[in-house]
Amino acid sequence: MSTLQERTRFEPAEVEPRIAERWFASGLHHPEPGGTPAENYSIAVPPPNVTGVLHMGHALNGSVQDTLIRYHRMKGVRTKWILGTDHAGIATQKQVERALIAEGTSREEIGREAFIQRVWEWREEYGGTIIEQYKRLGATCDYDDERFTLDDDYVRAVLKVFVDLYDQGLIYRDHYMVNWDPGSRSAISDLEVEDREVTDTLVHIAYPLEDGSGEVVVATVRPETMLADTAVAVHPDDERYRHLVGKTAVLPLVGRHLPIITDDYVKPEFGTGCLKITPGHDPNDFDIGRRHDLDEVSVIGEDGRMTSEAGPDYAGFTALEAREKVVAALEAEGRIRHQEPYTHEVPYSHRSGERIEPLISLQWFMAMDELAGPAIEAVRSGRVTIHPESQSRRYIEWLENIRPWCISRQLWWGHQIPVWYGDEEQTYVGIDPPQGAGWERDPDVLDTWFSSALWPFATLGWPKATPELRAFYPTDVLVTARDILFLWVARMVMMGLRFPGDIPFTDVYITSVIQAPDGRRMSKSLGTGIDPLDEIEAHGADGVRFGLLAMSSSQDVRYSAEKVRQGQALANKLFNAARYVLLNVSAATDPAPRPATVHDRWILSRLQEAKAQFDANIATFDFAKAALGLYDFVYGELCDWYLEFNKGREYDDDLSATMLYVLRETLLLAHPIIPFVTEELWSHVPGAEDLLAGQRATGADDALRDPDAEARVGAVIAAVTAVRSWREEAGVKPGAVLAARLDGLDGDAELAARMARLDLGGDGDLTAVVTFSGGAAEIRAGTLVDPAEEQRKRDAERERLRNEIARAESKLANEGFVAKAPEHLVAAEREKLERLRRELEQQ
RNA sequence: GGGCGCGUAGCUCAGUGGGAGAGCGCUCGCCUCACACGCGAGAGGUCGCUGGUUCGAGCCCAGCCGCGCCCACCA
Repeated sequence: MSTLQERTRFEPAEVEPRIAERWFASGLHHPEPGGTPAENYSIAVPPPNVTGVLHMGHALNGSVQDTLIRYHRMKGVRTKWILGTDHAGIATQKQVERALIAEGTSREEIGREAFIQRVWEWREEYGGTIIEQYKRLGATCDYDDERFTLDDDYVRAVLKVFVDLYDQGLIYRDHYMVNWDPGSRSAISDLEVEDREVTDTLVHIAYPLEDGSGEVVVATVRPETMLADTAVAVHPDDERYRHLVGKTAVLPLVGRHLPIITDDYVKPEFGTGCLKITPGHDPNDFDIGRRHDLDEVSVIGEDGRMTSEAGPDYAGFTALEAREKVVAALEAEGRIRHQEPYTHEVPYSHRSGERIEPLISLQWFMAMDELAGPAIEAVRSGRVTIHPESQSRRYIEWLENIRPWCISRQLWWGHQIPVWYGDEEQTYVGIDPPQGAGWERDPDVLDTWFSSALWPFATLGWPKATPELRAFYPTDVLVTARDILFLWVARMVMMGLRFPGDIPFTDVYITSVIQAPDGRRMSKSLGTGIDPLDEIEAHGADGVRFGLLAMSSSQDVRYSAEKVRQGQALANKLFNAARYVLLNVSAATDPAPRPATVHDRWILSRLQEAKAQFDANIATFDFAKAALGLYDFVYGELCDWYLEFNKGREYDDDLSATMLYVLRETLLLAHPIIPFVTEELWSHVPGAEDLLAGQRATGADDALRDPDAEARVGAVIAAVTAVRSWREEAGVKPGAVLAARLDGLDGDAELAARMARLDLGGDGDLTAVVTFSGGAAEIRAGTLVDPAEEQRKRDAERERLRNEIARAESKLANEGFVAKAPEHLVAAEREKLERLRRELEQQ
């Protein structure tokens, strides 16, 4: 207690490490499995990449999840926050590759086995960083049960899913057009592609007809792909070209004969209305090619360079170099009809930032239609609820239009595909390697999101029927960002329903994306990033948590340093309020509601309202309201009024018990949002045992609700506020006590008088009448103020009241209002009119 | 091209049919025996624009203007 006496500020930097150590040593974050998922509460953390460092998104995400976790834990529920990290194929592999290059070697040089060994070493060294950073936030994840998507058990789960889906015919291998990322030298999925606007040159090229009767002119932004053309297409209804259909064009530079075909895909109004068809290097042409059974020629290889198929003039050059050479050659032959700049959207790799090269490649795919159906139904039926609701439409629409998922990646770091090829074209698919010699394993690994899709159940031990799986699956809530709704969330629902046979979570809470204060994206490269750890250093973890929650919304928000400072201020305010209470109460008293005054009853009643609101806001995932509501209670009711009401009051046992009770309940209420300061204060509450984080918090107690006390104290507050305002305007010295009479407050007049520095016993000439809702104060301090000025103010007040009365009267004179408005509103208007008339009389 | 969302006080945002709110900033006054990261009191909004529905619109509807995001295969 002596330490409390000296410290007038809450010092997060001093307190947080001490508190965190107690939490994480206590084991309260680790539940023993037991009970049913319906009784228990669990959240699976979105596994951060092992390469990751905590960014603002994690900080928000972690604040939301920890608030939910602490809240439910304090409701007495067995609570587990499943923790782990993701191997993050491409990102991690790139990190290590970069390190190797710095050492003057490369992954190719050291070989696959040694490379993977290096990645594991790297992970050992850096992989735990983000977990430690989560602790700084106060996140009570289950640190005693940490998972990694390449743990042995997890790998077996992944392989089992692959093998099962293969056996069920949903996973297959095919030559198909994929998004080839020359940067990572791997195929990537549609979802990892982003469009960027670029300006290319649209080149019009003339292809002569074989019979010498003329030419067709096609337009392209990628002239180099003409080397792989296998047809020319026009729209079936295009009169201009009807006579060409069925004829044959001759591909310049190459000499290949191209059939002229018709396809609805062709837009007659675009370019010349003739489309060169390159099934090997354009996804649309690929589809058209498959429809018309066209040859698929590949002239660009996986290294982004022209292959031997492109011919000796071009082989070995990059696609861009080949483009220039092709255009030059065509020009030399007089085949270029026209060139113009053309701005359009072009796919880029989200991972490497390089332009996607559509290629036909032999890859593994997963058929999605059969999996999508139940996942759509789960959301439609409400078994899974997405917040905000608007996101469920996006989810459903995406699933309804889902396409096969390319799941193989040409990387080394990841789950290697469990397929072996034998000497004689046999294929073996199984979790364990095949017996005998001559088998070679498919070198590719699975898309990282394949393993992420199993996260909520693979982390709990599936496919084994572990106690953890029985106790905590399905989980309750998934908290994540919008950008991985398809990439991750939808796939978890599909896999959860398919494998453990149940939805992976009942609610999905989509967090805001936090933008830089100027509205730009927060990014390291733009220099707009704000490091949550810096913010924690500066304002404390409580401030950051409060701020992020207070900022959060159903849409994207700008980072608000003010909200963080507001949270810091709240922590400090609570700290000082608690000091005040703890340093004044009699230590021997146990906390209990023992109201002796109307304001005791009032604060107890308001506390119930605060609890009820908090519960409602958590239940609806409205974290901003929960945080700001807490702030309003602590500032606007507890500190501004209740503690002030009690100043000068004797601290008898009743008051001490009530004060301690209100303090204790406030700490319990606030703890999920601002855990550090509340835990620190808890250790000073007499009789408080163990950790606050492990205490049981109860909801609103309606027996302590007191409408009478709320009305009476509401009137006192109105009176005090009105008098203070008058004093300020009248220029009365802040400390001066003025003689006055108070009407309308009955037995509560003394309370109001003290707060407004009025002396009800004194007397003097009437100075002013201050009206407030429910009564009036007659100030009797003689000519304290300029009588003319006072008269002017009274006139102004009368004028205001008359206007208000006129307004109410006209409203009540409106037949439409009286006839059609709800009865209680009409009645309220009548009461208001009466009240205003009384106030006018008193003036 | 389709879809979603936003435009409210100087700034960041609450407010979805009955008299415009918060935090920060600003002004004024206070070191009032918890807190100057404080206390008290203020100033400051034709709620993007135009119509409509309604007794009543910041809130519902339509159109327009401005901004953002998502999805989509026009070479």
